[in-house]
Amino acid sequence: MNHPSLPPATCANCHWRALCLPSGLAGGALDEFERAVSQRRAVARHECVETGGAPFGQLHAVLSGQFKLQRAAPDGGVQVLGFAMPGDLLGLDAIGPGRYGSDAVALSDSVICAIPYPGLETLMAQQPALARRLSHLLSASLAQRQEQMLFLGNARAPQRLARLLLDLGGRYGERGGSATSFQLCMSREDLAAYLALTVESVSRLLSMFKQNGLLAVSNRAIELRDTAGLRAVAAAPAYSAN
Amino acid sequence: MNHPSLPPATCANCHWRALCLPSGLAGGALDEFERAVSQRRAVARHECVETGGAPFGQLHAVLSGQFKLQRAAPDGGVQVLGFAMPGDLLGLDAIGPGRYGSDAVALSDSVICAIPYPGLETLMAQQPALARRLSHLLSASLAQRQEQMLFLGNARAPQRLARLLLDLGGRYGERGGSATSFQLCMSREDLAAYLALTVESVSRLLSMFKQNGLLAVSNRAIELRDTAGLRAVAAAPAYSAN
DNA sequence: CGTGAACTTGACAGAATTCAAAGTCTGTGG
DNA sequence: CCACAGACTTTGAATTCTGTCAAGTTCACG
Repeated sequence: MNHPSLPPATCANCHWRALCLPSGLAGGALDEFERAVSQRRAVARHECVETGGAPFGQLHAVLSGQFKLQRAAPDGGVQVLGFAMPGDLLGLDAIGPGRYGSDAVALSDSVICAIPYPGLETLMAQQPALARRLSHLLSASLAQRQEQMLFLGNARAPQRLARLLLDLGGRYGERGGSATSFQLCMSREDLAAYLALTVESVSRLLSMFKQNGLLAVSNRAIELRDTAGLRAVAAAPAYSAN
Repeated sequence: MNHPSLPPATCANCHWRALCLPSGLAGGALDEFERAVSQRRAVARHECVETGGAPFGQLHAVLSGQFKLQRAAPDGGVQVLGFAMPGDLLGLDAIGPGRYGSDAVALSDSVICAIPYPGLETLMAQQPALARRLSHLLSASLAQRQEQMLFLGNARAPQRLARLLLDLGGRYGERGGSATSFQLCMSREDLAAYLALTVESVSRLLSMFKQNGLLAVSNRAIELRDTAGLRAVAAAPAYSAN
């Protein structure tokens, strides 16, 4: 539960600049962005960076670590909307409503960059390029959420899990890790809540995948052994390999 | 299949101004918006206003009529992402990717307002209020899509259908119609594709609702007789009234 | 170590799809 | 105006999938 020490990074030398808001900003504008709106902060595991229902004040960029976005379901359970990794922006869905739509909970000790929104709005009024950038990010998130919605609505359980594993692997790969061998930060319960399945189903499916030689799994360590096979499962209309 | 005649409306006297992009714009700015970016157009039933995969060029505001947003599923079927009614904006998810994410097909003869995006961007650079408005609309759409995703992922079939009917009714009500008695513009197949169910399930559920006195249905005419009961079904963790 | 949480596995029940068939509506052409 | 063909809708029976309940196992932390 220790707070990791803050890195001395600035936007100019941030690994994730290309993914973040000030992408494409010139040197002077970048400095101004950083002075006006960017504040680094360490976050301990299990700590909540944004709270669903709380008034919206700032966006958050993930610099390191991992987060889950969740909220209480009407029936008492918990729904997980997604997982955020370094380079991802949190809170985009709060700008319009004025309140955060979900809790952002750290799955590991992390570092984030807080971006107060009033300052960002002021800056965007002076720098249309920044406003364009935000519009593109918002729109891209919207498109991505639609993908997610369609997939979770239509796919069967094995397809969902296979896709999530491939997605996570791909994101680790993009960030300099291994796309086929990684450590899950989240519990089976979190996986199940994201996939709209039960914990038992997730466990069963992992065992089935393992038995079929698609992957190796030991606790939270995952190794994707047959990504082609997993892609086939993810794309299949049904799954019937026992 | 006739093209309806164009109404002589302008943004200034448009019924849906409050929902649309130029909401809150002052008189002069509103004129400028209208001159620069707004173009009215009639659309016949079954006509496609936006095509998934085609390069993004303009947003579309629905003035009258109704649309479905759909796209081809990998397995050959069709997925319906949502239904658009007067006052709704189409194409918001295309700004970031640069391509439309789905087909927008008219379910009835309709009138739309095309808003070329390059002109809008130019105007937004001069009028930060317009840029803020777009950001809020985008963010609100994102939040709404998340709601939809969670609901479709977690709810059972009867809940989904009940919710859709209440939602459609509510939207008709907001637009001056009856919230409890209306004509569906879409086929059972469209309903099923939206709810991620089969046509048979939709049909069965409608029959069940009818038998339970929750609604009356004759072809595409719907009358919600017991909205409280429907809300109960929509909220219930399970449904067991045979 | 030991205790509690997390995870796995099995048997059963309920839900939704699939397959199959009958019935109804729409609009197109005679 | 009516008849007909094709699309749309409803209903039934059997199958498959996933959740529920229950028990046992492993893991992590004190």
